[in-house]
Amino acid sequence: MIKIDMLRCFSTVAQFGSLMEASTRLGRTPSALSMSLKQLEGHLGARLFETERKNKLTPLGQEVFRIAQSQLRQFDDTVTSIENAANAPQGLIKIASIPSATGLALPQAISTMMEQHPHLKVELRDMDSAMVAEAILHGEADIGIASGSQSLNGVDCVTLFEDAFGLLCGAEHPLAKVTSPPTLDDIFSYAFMSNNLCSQLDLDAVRSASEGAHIVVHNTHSLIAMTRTNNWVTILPKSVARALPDELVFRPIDGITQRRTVSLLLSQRARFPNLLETFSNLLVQADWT
Amino acid sequence: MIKIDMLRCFSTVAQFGSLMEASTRLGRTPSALSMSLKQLEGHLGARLFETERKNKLTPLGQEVFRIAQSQLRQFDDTVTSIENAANAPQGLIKIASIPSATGLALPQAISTMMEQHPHLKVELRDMDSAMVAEAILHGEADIGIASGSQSLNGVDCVTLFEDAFGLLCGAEHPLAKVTSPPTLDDIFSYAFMSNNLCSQLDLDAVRSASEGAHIVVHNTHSLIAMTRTNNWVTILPKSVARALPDELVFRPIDGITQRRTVSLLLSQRARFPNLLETFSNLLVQADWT
DNA sequence: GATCATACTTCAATTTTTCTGTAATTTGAT
DNA sequence: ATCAAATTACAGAAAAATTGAAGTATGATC
Repeated sequence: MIKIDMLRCFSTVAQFGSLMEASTRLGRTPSALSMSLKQLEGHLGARLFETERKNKLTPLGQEVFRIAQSQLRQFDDTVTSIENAANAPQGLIKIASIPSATGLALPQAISTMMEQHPHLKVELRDMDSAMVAEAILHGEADIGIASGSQSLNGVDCVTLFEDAFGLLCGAEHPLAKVTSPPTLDDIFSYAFMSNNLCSQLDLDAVRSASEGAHIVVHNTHSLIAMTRTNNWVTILPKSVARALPDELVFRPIDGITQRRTVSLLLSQRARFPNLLETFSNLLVQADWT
Repeated sequence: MIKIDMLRCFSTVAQFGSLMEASTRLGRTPSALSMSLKQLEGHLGARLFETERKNKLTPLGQEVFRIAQSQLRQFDDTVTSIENAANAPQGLIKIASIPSATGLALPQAISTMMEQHPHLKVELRDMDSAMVAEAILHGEADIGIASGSQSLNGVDCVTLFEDAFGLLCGAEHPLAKVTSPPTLDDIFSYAFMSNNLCSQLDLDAVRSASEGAHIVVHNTHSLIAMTRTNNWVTILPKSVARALPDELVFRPIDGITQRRTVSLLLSQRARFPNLLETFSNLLVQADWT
């Protein structure tokens, strides 16, 4: 029978490439770990490590390592969630939000909320819009912030704010120096990085440029690092491009009127409906610009 | 320390509302379960059941039940995946696919593949397009079928087929009886059901009708059941509407030229690249219409 | 509201599993 | 080839889970 502890043991040993290192990390003796590993390999009927020194994984070992890592993260999350739920008899709000909103009015709203309700516990998770919707449907979150306006069963949806798309480029990039706002054609004549957010723009020109892009960057920090080199440019919603370092410039784009709407999703089956209502009012009234 | 077994115990007892029933189901004695529950409640510092008879959960209990259920499903999945990986030293292909492709050439291709490679193991999962992409990126799948053409790091993408959108309605519905193909306006003058797939149509008219729709149906079987009443109609890609019962009709829509492209996604870091290539050739050459 | 059958809890003994510490063996690097 | 470090084996110890029997609460029925 495979147990969480076996996976944790394997995972740690795989990570450090040594029983000893892993054993101090886990607070067990090397022999205990060795036996756990032996048991796991026995159960699977295959080796997980190439050599007896545990510093090289077999292909199967790599596969199991990947699976185990993700299971462990997930399990630890579960435990935290359960413990949060238990330690919050006075109120708990589970928030799921897209990363860009986490950088806006959300922290202020949470802080105000916690002042007013000293016993309130808050659980906050970043994810993309589709996962926010899923999380609320599955009861993993009570309230969510996502882009687009979704109509889901048992979920209320209000628009929070709208967001214009624009160009992100380095301050030394040619597009930063043109006086009038650049057009899409101007932009696509330079090396263009695609990202998850610009695919929300329903324009064929953007879609084909995204597909033709040689680089797709999935996370904002990388995007900023890449842009800083002045070699690439990208298109983003404005709220994502806040608090930029000096070497970066965000500019409107000539001919783009489409905006991204960001909405508040409210579960109708939350455990603390009153708190949720207070909180949602705070969010709706907050300054999101 | 919370363990999987504790969650399984709690979950089963919560499900059956009785220690005895759960105990036979799990093959343990009632007292063992009782002690496990006591330990869990002790760890959380709160009650999970309203009374000592285990047939009523506290609000916290309900929350923990939901979390535990999903964790258990996830954990069992993990175990299966690991065991699959270990039991397939000769070859394993992990497929992630949108449900509509599962009903098309995929079964045939898998069957051909397994004839040619008697030791081959296959893992097949249904999910929506976004999750297919995620699964491949995370190494949970080697090959995927998804709508749209995504460009992802370390993933090859080829178009498999294209799919026209059309109207799905009951055979007795007025729209089934008009001679010429109905327009969008015709359709939206009747009660319209929204679904996840029609949101892939980039048309404002469809978007606003979806948002205004009083019903959103997330799964094809329900969609068919609803349509059969002749009270509602919906818009779908053609391949989803195959093998319809007689009482249903699928019709082209006047003025809709946009098609849904369905693509094959291939991980470049699969464990058995040769098998994957053979399989992907099969899929590309298959008859998808 | 008293009674009864059923279901849950507790307790101590037992079994199973897991962990430790030392000694012996293996391994990879020099 | 040799050595130092790391891993395994083994047996005893500790911890945890399980059991069965006895006690106690519950709610259904009259």
